[in-house]
Formats: sequence, structure tokens, C-alpha cells
Amino acid sequence: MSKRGSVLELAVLGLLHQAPMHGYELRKRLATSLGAFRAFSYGSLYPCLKSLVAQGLIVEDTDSSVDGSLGSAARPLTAKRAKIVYRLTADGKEHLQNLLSEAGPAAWEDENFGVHFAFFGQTDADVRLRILEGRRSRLEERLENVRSSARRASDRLDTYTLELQQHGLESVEREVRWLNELIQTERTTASTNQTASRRDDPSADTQHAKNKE
Amino acid sequence: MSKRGSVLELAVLGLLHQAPMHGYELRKRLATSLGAFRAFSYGSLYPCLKSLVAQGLIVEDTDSSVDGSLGSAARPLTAKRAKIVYRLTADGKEHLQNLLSEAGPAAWEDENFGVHFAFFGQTDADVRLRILEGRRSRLEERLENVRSSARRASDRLDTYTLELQQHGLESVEREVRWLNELIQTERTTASTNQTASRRDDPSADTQHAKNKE
DNA sequence: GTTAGCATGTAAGGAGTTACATGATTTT
DNA sequence: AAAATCATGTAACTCCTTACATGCTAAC
Repeated sequence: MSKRGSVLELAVLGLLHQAPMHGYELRKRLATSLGAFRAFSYGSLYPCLKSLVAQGLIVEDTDSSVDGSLGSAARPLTAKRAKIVYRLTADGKEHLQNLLSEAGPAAWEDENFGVHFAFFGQTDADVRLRILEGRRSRLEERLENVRSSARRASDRLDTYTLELQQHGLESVEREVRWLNELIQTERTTASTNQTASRRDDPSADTQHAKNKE
Repeated sequence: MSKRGSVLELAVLGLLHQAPMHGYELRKRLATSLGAFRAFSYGSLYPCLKSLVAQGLIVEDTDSSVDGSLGSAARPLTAKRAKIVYRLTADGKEHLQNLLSEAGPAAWEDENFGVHFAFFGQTDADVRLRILEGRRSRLEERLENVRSSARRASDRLDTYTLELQQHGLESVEREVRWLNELIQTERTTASTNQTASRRDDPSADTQHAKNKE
């Protein structure tokens, strides 16, 4: 169990950690505040929230305060099709921390990297660095593959295919440069102010045992 | 029927149009020659090939010529676990042309744009231009959304989230510049040498009636 | 003669979308 | 009082992946 690890779950937990909110708003934030331009549909969001509740990672605060306007004493304090505000539980916070201290390949693959990065504010400095470096070497590996296969087949590919390949290559190169800058910054700021989360802090290691890296 | 329109099917048809080949090689080309870095698994490729056969768009050339080395007369010309070479049928070619002359939104969304672009060599000049322009305005629209939501929430987003958003923004801006150049080139080369596929060619319009744009 | 790469497939399942269905609240 | 937007949900489906299962062929 616990291998419930879609992007969505992490994103939801991360956002709810910043502030409790209801599904509708959650969805809007997913669309923007995540650098990714992925927009999730309600068809995936709400079932995900249900599942998180079932796992005990979040709870629903059924908003009975805004019952408001016509609240006489006789009214059974339900009905009304509740507005549900979701909030992290203690377990949820812990689980989020575990997910965010995952510094293996899973954290730097395309689908996940963006989300992990988006919550770097809640991530240990050493984990941040490892993820950035992992991502970078993943991309460099990819560049190597494409370049070598380009050497083999280079010609005999029509203009458009080449153009596309070239553009893809440059995009990846650009991301590598971006990562280089970030890594640089992480390293320098880490040495100046941050001994934050030294390696002798045991809590950061709790889930490392079960990893399949 | 015929709404069978996954990325994979188009990619397979496009590649088979360039040359007949078997599944294994098809997969390698998908990984590289498509600018996208998506690699499809056999688990999706082979079922897709089956489905294309069932639709009559491709046929299997069970390779009995390379029976070769020990071919005495007595041998029943099967067994051997065939190497299957796939090849487009006439229907397949027609269907491919229809897919490639699709100049609506479906052709310029993220998932499809790359594949359509990869086969621009087999696409009419006017369709190419429309897809490029469609893609560009799609991206500009997206930029507008992100920028305006950034104006609203700008602050109060932590450093990393902003960094991510910024990087995403710049990636998209970069793609827009790329598209601008391509559109420029298309326009100039179209006016010089190409009257290729003038608007009075009826065959380019065959599937336009059923579009839901 | 055994490893590495070529070659073909299937079953189960994960992650997300679309289309639908409903209702409350705010704006015009 | 109509329209827009806020808000919550479900069922069916799509596309693709993982893990498995099999066997041929070339190189070392």
C-alpha cells in the first residue's frame, strides 16, 4: 500500500499545506501556480480528494458557518449542499514531507519534476540539490541519445523532421542551462546561511529504506 | 466510426508511408525521428498495429522470403515465428492524407502538434501555414492567461513557484519566436516557387464537412 | 555456449478526460 | 428573472504503461 503516487495527489497535498481550500479553488491554483500548464479536470480532482480523505491524509471541513442567512433554530444543520473545505491532517503533513524528501528518479522525471520543484519551498536544501542534479543528468543523457542517433541517421531525414529535432534539442539544452544556474545558486546560498537540515537529522531519512532506486 | 485518432496511429501511418517496416524498427523511429522525446512501448504499439490492420489501413507482409538458409521443398512455408513487415494500403494512404489535411485545433494542441509537424513534408503548404498559425495563437492565448493571473497573484507566491512560472513562460515565448520564423519562411517560399496545392484543388477539402471546429 | 540485441505479443491496471447531472450564488 | 460563475460530483471511456511471456539471431 501507500504507492498512491500520482502527480495530482502530491500537488493537492502541497497546495493544501499552503492553505485549506475547497475543490474548485484547488483546481484553479493547479492550473496556474504550478509552472506546468496542465489543467486537471474535476473528473480527476474530486475522486482524488475522496481517496485522500479515505487515506486519512486530509479531512473535509463541511462549512456549517456560512449556513448563514436563514438559520433559524428548527433547521437541521445539514442539507444545503455543503461547500467543502479540505485541510491536511497530521498524517497528511507527514506524508507530504515524505513525498517531498523523495530524492530518487521518480522526483525528476518529466511528469513529476515540475510539481516537486513547485514545492521546493517546503523541501530540504540537500534534497533540492539532488533533484536538480538528477534532473540535469537525466536531460544530458537524453541529449546524448538524440545526438548520437542524429549522427547515425542525420541526412535522409527531411527538413521538417530535422527542424523539429533541432528545436527539441535546443529546448532541452536551455533547460540544462537553467538547471545549472539554479544549482549554482543553491550551492552558494547553502554554504552561506544554510546548515538547515544537516545530514544528521534523522527525520529526513525515514522513508529511504523502502525506495527502489 | 473512424474517429480512431490517437497520436500513435498518425505517427505509425506517417512513418509507414515513408517506408514499410516491422514493429520493432517502427518503435525506434518513433523515439527519435519524432522531435518529441516520447517513446511508445510495445504494449501500445502492437495493439495499435493490429487495430490498423483490422481497419484495413495497413497490411502485414509476412516475410517468407527470408525463410532462406534451410529452405528445402518439403517445408510448409509457415512456422518460424514470422517477421512482420507492415505496409500502407491504398485506404491507408488516403486516410493518412485526410489526417494530415486536418487544419483544426486538434492539429495544434500539445499532444498532436509535434506529430503533425513531423509529417509536414507530406502536408499541403496552406495546411502547414494554418497549423503553424493556429499553434501560435494557441500559445499566445496561454501566455495571456498566465500573465494576467500572474498580475493578480504575483506576490505571495514563493520564489520557486515564481521561478518555475517564469521558466515556463520563457519556454512558450521561445516557441512563439520559433513559430514566427517558420511562418515567415513558409510565406516567402510559398510565394516564390509554390503554387503547390492551390485552393481550387478539391481533394484537400474532402473531410472538412464533418469538422467540429 | 552464453550474453546481447532483435522481434512479437498479452493481461492488468494506472492516470486522466469527457460528458453528464445537479444545484447555489452573484451579477446584470 | 436570466445569465454567468461558483461548486460538487459520477460513469464510461481512452490512451498508454508495466510486467510478463516467448523465441530467434548475431557476436564474443
